[in-house]
Amino acid sequence: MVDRRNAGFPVGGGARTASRGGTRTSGRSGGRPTLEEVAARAGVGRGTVSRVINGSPRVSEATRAAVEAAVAELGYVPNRAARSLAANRTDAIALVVPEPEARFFAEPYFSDIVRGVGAALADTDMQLLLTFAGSDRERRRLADYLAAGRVDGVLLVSVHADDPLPDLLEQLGIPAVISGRRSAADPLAAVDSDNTGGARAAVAHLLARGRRTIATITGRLDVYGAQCRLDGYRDALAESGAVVDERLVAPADFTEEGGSRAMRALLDRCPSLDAVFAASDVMAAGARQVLREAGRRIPDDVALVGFDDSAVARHMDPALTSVRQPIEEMGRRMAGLLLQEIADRSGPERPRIILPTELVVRDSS
Amino acid sequence: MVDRRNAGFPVGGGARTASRGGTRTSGRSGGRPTLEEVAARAGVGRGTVSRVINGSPRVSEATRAAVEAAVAELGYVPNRAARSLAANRTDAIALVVPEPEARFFAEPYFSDIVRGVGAALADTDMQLLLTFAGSDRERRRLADYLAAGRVDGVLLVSVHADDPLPDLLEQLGIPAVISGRRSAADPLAAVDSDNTGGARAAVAHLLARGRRTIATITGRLDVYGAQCRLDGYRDALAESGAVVDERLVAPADFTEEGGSRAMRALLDRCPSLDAVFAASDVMAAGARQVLREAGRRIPDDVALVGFDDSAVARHMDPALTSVRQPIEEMGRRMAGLLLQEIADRSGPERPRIILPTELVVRDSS
DNA sequence: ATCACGTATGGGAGCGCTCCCACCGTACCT
DNA sequence: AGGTACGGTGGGAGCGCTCCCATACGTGAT
Repeated sequence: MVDRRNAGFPVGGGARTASRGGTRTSGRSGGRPTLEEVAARAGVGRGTVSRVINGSPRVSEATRAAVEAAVAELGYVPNRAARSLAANRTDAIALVVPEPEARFFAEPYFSDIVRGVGAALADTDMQLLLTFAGSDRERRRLADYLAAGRVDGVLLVSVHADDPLPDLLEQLGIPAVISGRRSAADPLAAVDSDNTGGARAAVAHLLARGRRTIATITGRLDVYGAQCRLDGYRDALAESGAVVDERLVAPADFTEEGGSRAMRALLDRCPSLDAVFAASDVMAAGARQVLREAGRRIPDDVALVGFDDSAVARHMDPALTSVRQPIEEMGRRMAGLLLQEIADRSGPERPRIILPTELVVRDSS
Repeated sequence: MVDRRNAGFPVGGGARTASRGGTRTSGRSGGRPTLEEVAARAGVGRGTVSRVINGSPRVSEATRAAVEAAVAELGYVPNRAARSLAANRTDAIALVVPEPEARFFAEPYFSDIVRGVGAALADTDMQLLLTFAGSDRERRRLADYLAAGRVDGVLLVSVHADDPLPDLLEQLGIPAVISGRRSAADPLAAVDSDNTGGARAAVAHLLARGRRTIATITGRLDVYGAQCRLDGYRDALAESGAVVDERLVAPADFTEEGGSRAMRALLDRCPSLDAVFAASDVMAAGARQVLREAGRRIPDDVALVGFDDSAVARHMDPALTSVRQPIEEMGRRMAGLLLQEIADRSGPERPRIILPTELVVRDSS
């Protein structure tokens, strides 16, 4: 339903901008060409041009060619505002980041998502709006914004368990796709990576390397993904026949500082641990620092595995073994799902996509 | 077509629910309220409501109050598309980043700019579109995009000397504000930091510390800012009555590697130097490396000062004295200038704002 | 030839706003 | 009193599209 692209039109040459300060009453022919002008040029009606532009099949080949020629000659580009107004849609979707701006820029996760989404939208006429909803004030604005119908759909990432946004979206009937669900039962379409499987693979790897006392540093457990990673850790241990010692589980919050704190607690409670699975690379970095200070060598004394396979992992010394999530792909899939849902807002069918993760083994384990 | 990443900053209004899937032929009252409905409710004409919404002064207090009440009761929010169409504007501006996406997310410079711009736009109805123009393909798209009049104005950052974008903008007559001009003679409104003053302060500081043989490593001199920093270096020396020994000036290119090379040349030509002012932190990092290898202690043997006050500076060992630029403030001012220029595209007046820099003294000097 | 049907096409009727012009009343002049 | 101004107001005329209903023109069946 989104439209097709036309070839670029020369900028330096003919393109004159809409009369800087000219009166609206001033004659035609000044500004950008309109549908009507294309129609006249092609010798057809307005409706037909519209059909061609929007890729309707009910146009004869000859007519289509004539229109396309006229479009190219005139350098016609549809007027977004007019289209939105007439069609009652905005051709824009929002990527909602329920975090303060600072974190958005700090975490590579978001930039990968943006890249993926951007790729999926690249040859679409859809605009991507980035909205931060870190503070209460921002969230209130966002709610108004959504209610005002300023976007055709919403992409939601990194949602906390107590976040009412998904419900609001559902209630407003705005198409939405979520990544990082609050639970397995979220009402929205979702794209996730296989957190459980990734964590299981990481821990299995540690076991295979002969580690016996494997601790874990978890993310905020009100984040579904963090919970899954913890489940994966438990699963792997259970599968190996080991009993999980709860003292080996240290909750943290996905920050480096939190990782350090958790590591200190772990070292305190179980000085004999010989491996740590951190639920994020950033937390692993915090843990590494503490291990260093405690004189533990990595990986000789303690093996360390992270999650995310971010730049942090590659640049750590020693390079960090980590679970890679196909984040860019997730962004792409989210956008695809959303586009589809916008085009056809039919049933209450809520697709769930789970993308596989991959363990990237490096020097730290 | 062009990728438009956008940071949207929604504006508040009363929240009202959207009607999903109502036929356009279906009766009124279903969807969001329109201007007309507000007018009816307030017992005034459409024009008057429009005037109130847009803050026109030619409305009586009583009428304004009545309209505002109606707006609140109905939860009216103007329809963006309709407004754009009628007013022939888009209420969107683009922040053009002539870099690949990756660099955008990597450099704190950009996030600070975005934060500043966002702040300035926060209680405006203006949307911020982020566009990357790293590749040739992207730039061509951008040109089409701009020519198609999809934004009311453009914010341009980090422009290279041979970049034709400013000229294109000027030619298209699109309001634009640039930061990091190509030269003092750029056609556009500009916001810059006081590169000259910052450099002068850095060198004066070195002089005050008793350093006598102060060298400098410059950035690419085809970048206006780099030239300014060199001027500042010269000024400070001249003010102190010293004669600038041209052998103490080593040109580089803003890279770490370039900084190293320049430092080597400097050491070679003037082994007796006791201080170095590098025109960027990154180059200072390169210089530091070479000084280390040459057995010079910092700051005991050679004092080192950088420029940018980036993370590099804070994390260097020893922590680098550097010149801080008020980047967020620059973003804010850029947005302000652009808004102003869009509102009143009158004269060819091109304001230039130069923001003060600040020397942050740390251990390296 | 006549009818029925399907396909391609033209163009009217808006979408919800801004602009602008005509108009009203009142205040202030002569 | 009549004239002139001007602040305040209502509403027509679009902005450039999409929708959808007519219409025109096939085609094959009757």
